Amino acid sequence: MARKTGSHSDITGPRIRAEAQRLFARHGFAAVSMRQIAAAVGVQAGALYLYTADKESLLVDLLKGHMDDLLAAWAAQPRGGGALARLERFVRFHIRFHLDRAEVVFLSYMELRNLGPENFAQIEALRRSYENELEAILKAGQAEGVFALPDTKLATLAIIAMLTGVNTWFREGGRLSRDTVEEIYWDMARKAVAA
Amino acid sequence: MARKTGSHSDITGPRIRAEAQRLFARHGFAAVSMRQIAAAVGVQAGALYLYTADKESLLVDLLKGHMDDLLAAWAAQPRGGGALARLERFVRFHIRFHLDRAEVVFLSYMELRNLGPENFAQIEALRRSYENELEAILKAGQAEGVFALPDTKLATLAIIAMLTGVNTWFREGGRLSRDTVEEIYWDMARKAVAA
DNA sequence: TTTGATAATGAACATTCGTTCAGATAACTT
DNA sequence: AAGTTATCTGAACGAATGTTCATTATCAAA
Repeated sequence: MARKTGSHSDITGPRIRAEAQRLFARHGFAAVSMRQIAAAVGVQAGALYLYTADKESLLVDLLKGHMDDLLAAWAAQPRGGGALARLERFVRFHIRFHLDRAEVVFLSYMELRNLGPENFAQIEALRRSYENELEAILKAGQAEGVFALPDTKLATLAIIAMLTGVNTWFREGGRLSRDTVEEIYWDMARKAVAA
Repeated sequence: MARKTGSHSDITGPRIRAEAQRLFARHGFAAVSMRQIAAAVGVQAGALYLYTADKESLLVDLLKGHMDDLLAAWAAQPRGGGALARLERFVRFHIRFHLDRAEVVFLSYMELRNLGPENFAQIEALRRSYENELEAILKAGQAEGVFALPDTKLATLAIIAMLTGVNTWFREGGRLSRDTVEEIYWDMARKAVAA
């Protein structure tokens, strides 16, 4: 046997990335073998190398793709209004976007250390530019007098950590709906930065 | 060669745990081999099995030991006062304790999935009992009327996520001292739960 | 229908992995 | 000083690792 009936790179490529994401998130990058990914896709290990240079590239593609999606989705959000309205948009957007992508979010926080220095720096820069979006809002609110913060950078990191923390406990169909969670976290975030 | 001069299980045992903690935190549990740990200690791989049943036990010991330390240290803190004073103690304690143990904290958040189900459940129970300490404070404050929270469980998780987030960016000798960080986070936490 | 590009196999590669164990040496006990 | 116990070595085990490659089957174009 060689090429399979109905096989197509437009299909196999995305499936490899999807299965890799799932397995990396579940067991960790180092704990997952190329053969496991191949088996999940329904293919032999050698075939993976038609789609990725090596194992690390597979991870880098997932992480970089995620950060690009995040920044693009945020850029597509409405932009006007005062600092308070913009902060509310950010909080709700962050929770929604991250809950929708629990697997790759998990990866982004856990597997950065498996990257080479150059890849690491690249992802880190993307993350910093996302953080800067929130910090700009906090600075604006500070200037408007609606926020009172001793340190906007720290507040940025504190809020993002708090919001991303939702991913560690939220379960679909649990006690609380996404909307309720959004509401409660927005309430806390608003008060935490309030003047 | 066999037994080394000056060798003692009181020395080698702790050193193995220390090096394992360092390496696991730096590269991830699955990415570190028993031979790497042994080399860091200055011993052959086989010698590790005088001190641990297998690789997973090494991880479990670190994680369980950390949670025990955490709960014991919190239990040793002063206990009286109103909810606000108790919350302040919790916030400052949490930041200090976690900053002092960055490596094992990192491990505790990253490597739970490398545990078997029974070990996982055990660690998870310890963590939940730590969370309950904070939730009790929030409930008391709610009853006193000094806190206003739609959901004390969510607020518990949100605050812990925010506080533990310090570990992801704090660097000794950086722009801010530990005391300043403690101060700023206490300010935000206080406001976030305020009535 | 023939032909060339595409997609996959499956075997092989040198390493490395966690773990075991008989044998050797140092430290402690008497 | 002799005997016992504690500590470690070094080699070995089979299994699994990431990656390469000659070969083959299918698809798309002529």
